[in-house]
Amino acid sequence: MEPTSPGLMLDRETKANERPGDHKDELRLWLRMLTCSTLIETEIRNRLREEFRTTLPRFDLMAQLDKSSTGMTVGEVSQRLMVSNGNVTAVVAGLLADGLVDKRAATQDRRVQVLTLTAQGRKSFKAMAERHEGWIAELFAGLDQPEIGQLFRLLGQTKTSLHRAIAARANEATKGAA
Amino acid sequence: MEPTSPGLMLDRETKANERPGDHKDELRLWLRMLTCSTLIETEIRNRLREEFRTTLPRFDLMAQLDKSSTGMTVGEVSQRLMVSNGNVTAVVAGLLADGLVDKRAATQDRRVQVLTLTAQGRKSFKAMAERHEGWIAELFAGLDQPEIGQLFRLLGQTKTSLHRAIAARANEATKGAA
DNA sequence: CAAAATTATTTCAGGCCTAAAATAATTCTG
DNA sequence: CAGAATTATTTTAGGCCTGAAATAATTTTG
Repeated sequence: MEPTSPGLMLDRETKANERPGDHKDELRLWLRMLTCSTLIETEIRNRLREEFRTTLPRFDLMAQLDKSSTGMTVGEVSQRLMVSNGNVTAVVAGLLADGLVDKRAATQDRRVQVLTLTAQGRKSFKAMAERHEGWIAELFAGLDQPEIGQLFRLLGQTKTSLHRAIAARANEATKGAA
Repeated sequence: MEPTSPGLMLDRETKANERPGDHKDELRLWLRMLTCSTLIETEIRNRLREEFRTTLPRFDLMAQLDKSSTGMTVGEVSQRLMVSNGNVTAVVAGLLADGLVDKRAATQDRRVQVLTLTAQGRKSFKAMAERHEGWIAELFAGLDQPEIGQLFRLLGQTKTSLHRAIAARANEATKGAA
């Protein structure tokens, strides 16, 4: 394809420059990642429904509350789960109705609603979490420990890259609006 | 950190056997993967909305149709996108209303609905796809080419592992029902 | 060939999720 | 301290998504 006259040093660079506007590899990577996530998520949803008659959003919300002994506000939960406040309000409504979660206004700042698991909620979550961890292990059983570590590390870099790109874009938008 | 008394050979195995029922690494891996997927998906949703006044499900559906010159059935699309038939029906309804997609019963088998992009749909998709590819490249800009390749390969193994585990489970269920 | 089984799609009820507007409480500021 | 700005949450309107039931067309089978 190319004369290859000077040497090998630029191999990677020339390859990248062959098709300047081409980013098919990134696209294929993203589609594959999405496929993996979707497969896992769908399977976990199915198992939660079949074995525990519950849903993933409810499980995720309870998982957040389980990690905090003192309770969490609606805003904290929505940030952690990367969903809107309104969504947390709605999912919590269901958990309240089932007696799994407790909600009360903070005494000092009555705007804030503090959410905690009830005793029943903690017990229920414990049972689900144990099974859940097993399911995830089953799903990743085809990877050995070094591969898991490597994948974890690469996804860490990906996460950094994403935050960077998203922040850059947000900056652009702010600048434009000013 | 470790006594390292007998030798190095069993290092990995002893480590794995230390806590037999522990699968925290897999769990952490899954949560990190989910974070990455969610970040990308949310960002793409936002950009599609801001720049093209459209949604990700609509974009994804059009992407499938764009790949096929002869059109696709509702069932084929739902399989590819890993969503329910009913969902395809609903999203297609919106695209039909906007004149981006055409739907007609197949002549030989009138149960089957064949979906194709209209000329307007193809044109609209082309513009979005170009931008979309650029966005994905931006988001993954923090990874170099070898890292992208490695991540792609590891996710390939993950995908195989997932299919295997999901099929095994489905088998179990069938056996139980028989 | 007609009834039964299968296949493709749509409809339905209900939960998730969002952005934007509304509400409510607190803090800032003149 | 009162009005203004800020902060936390809820409400609302609307789209996505699912599983299960219903509908419609085709194929199988007795």
